[in-house]
Amino acid sequence: MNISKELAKGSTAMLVLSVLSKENLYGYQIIRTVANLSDDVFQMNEGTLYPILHSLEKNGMLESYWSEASETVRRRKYYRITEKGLKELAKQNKEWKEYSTAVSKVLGGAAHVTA
Amino acid sequence: MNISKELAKGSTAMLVLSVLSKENLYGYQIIRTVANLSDDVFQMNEGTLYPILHSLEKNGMLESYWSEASETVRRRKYYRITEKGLKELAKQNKEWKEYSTAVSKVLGGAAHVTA
DNA sequence: TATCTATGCCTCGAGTATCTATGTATAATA
DNA sequence: TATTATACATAGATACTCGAGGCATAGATA
Repeated sequence: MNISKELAKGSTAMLVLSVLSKENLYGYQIIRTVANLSDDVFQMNEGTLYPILHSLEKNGMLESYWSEASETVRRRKYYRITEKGLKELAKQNKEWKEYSTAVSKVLGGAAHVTA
Repeated sequence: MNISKELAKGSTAMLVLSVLSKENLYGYQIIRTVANLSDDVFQMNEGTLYPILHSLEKNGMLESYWSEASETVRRRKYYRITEKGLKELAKQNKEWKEYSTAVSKVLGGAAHVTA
């Protein structure tokens, strides 16, 4: 991460599940995808991502499979979201909405919406 | 806290600074004010708040003073935000906007705005 | 040729934030 | 009398992320 570090805690797994809900990706690619989508606001460290991926797989949210290496492309470990993972994503998405709405209210109206 | 716990990490100090930027409050009152403003989404524990208040005071963001006890009201420790605290609040406010905007983008558009 | 950068997987110790539990004390309520 | 609300505070446990490091290969650069 980069921005304010502590702010991002707790949302990283949701971001990972979110990008995997659109397509199967491998670890390194997840980092770049999240960075691109967020205009480089989120720059995840590998030391952050890999433990999260392992944890999500262990808990049945993700499944992984290795791609075959070719002459130009080495082996990559792809992740696929499961039904359980999709449900978890929906739940976290809902919590995120509640949370961000609540923060806006405390900050005084639609503070983070304007400007 | 209550909601998703981990999501709230990093934003608590900002919420405290925010309510104190409007009026001076004592600890117990801060908990109730934040709960009210957020429609009970944020239910801070005392064990969370007091260390944050001490830390913010130590870092010059807040100043404190004791109210005199009367027959009906006991002593309360009030907190007042400093100039430095106001600047810090503005900074964190900006970071919050960047962060929440980035999350929305990764989640796929204005996910947390709609519905 | 040697070194650096990018890719791609991984682990571990440290730091930080919050939680739960606990402690102290008083006043009001059931 | 016992519980709840008020009001301050600390301490140990837990959870998430970071920074640093390790391993390996390919391509670019010096």
